[in-house]
Amino acid sequence: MDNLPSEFGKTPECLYTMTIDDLDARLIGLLAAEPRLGVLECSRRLGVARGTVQARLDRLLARGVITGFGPDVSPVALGYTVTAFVTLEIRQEAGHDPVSHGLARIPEVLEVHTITGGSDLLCRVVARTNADLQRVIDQIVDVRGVRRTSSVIALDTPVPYRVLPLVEDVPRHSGHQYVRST
Amino acid sequence: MDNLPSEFGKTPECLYTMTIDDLDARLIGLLAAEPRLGVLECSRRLGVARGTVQARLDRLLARGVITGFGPDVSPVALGYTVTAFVTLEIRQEAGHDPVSHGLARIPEVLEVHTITGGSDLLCRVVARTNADLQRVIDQIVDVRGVRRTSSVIALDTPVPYRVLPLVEDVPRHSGHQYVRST
DNA sequence: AACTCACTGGGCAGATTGTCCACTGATCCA
DNA sequence: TGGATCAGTGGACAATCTGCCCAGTGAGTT
Repeated sequence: MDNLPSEFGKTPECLYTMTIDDLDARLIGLLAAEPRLGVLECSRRLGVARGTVQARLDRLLARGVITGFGPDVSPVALGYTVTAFVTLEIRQEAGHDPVSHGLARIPEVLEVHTITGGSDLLCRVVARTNADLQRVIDQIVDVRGVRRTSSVIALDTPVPYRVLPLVEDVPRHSGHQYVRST
Repeated sequence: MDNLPSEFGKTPECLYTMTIDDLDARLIGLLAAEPRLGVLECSRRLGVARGTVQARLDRLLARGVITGFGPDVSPVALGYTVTAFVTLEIRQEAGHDPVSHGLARIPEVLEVHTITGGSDLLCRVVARTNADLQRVIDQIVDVRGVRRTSSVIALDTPVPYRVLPLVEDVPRHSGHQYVRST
């Protein structure tokens, strides 16, 4: 509906290699919906030749658009029902790296970002209970270089992590449409 | 090495169904490392019978420990190189739900949580450029019920999202060890 | 002692994979 | 305009894997 965002195309990365076909998007969507689907079955559902699907998949993997088909593990199902976002302030002298490494050694730390703004690091952590969260946070504070932390607990997740809408959006913006030739 | 955390076992959920075997953990790890691996190959690598792997997988899927094998898509590879965390304050009268629904309609919003603390919602968004991020944030602000937003940009991601350390940690804590019988 | 559960090792038909091939259109360029 | 290149088609092949069945064994429970 809306015209292309004016910034579109200003970054070289998104012009050349980083673009996706409508067929690519449909393929990804299909695989997302029914993950352990074979190449042959995909080709049938998409109405294209098997070789095409195979080639597309190879290309998507080679370009890094699809990074893998890892099993998606639910921390909740493992008993880690509490999710929190912890922002850290660190002692700048030490630098980010040693702190990140320290955090990486804590299994409950699922993700770490360096960020702009008042804090230095943002990490997502899980725990079995609120009390258990305290234990995890204590471990975080114990990491050398961490000065102080501040946590917010995620009460609910109305929109769980997803990429599909994005995938389906790209071909639209790029004007790429796959047309079956025969 | 360390004794069980004192809180462990206080939550009923983590006692009964929510536990994982050492074999389960190795299976998940194996699949994570080489995702499109067949059941047969897994059984070979793990040194167990094919039926066992098949049964374990079915069980992990049925219990929701493994939620799927979706293709992992990299937003960066699609040109969305900017990641930001946006916290929202909403007009409480409206409630969270309508806002979440509004946010869900924006493809660049990858994830939404309701949170404790000064703000009401936390969401992860991506954009093609910093300027493009402004466009996305504008869309967020336009969602009915959103009062104000505050964003931090993720400069780097020293620890990308991962669950494996957690998976490998569970059997240790539960004292479950898989021992091959024959 | 009987039972249940999980795992083993084997066998089977049918489907899928990886990998070839020749052929067709579309696009690009000298 | 002719030639080259690229992506896709449709078909073929042997090798492999899948889903499903079975009987037997060991461990833990009741």
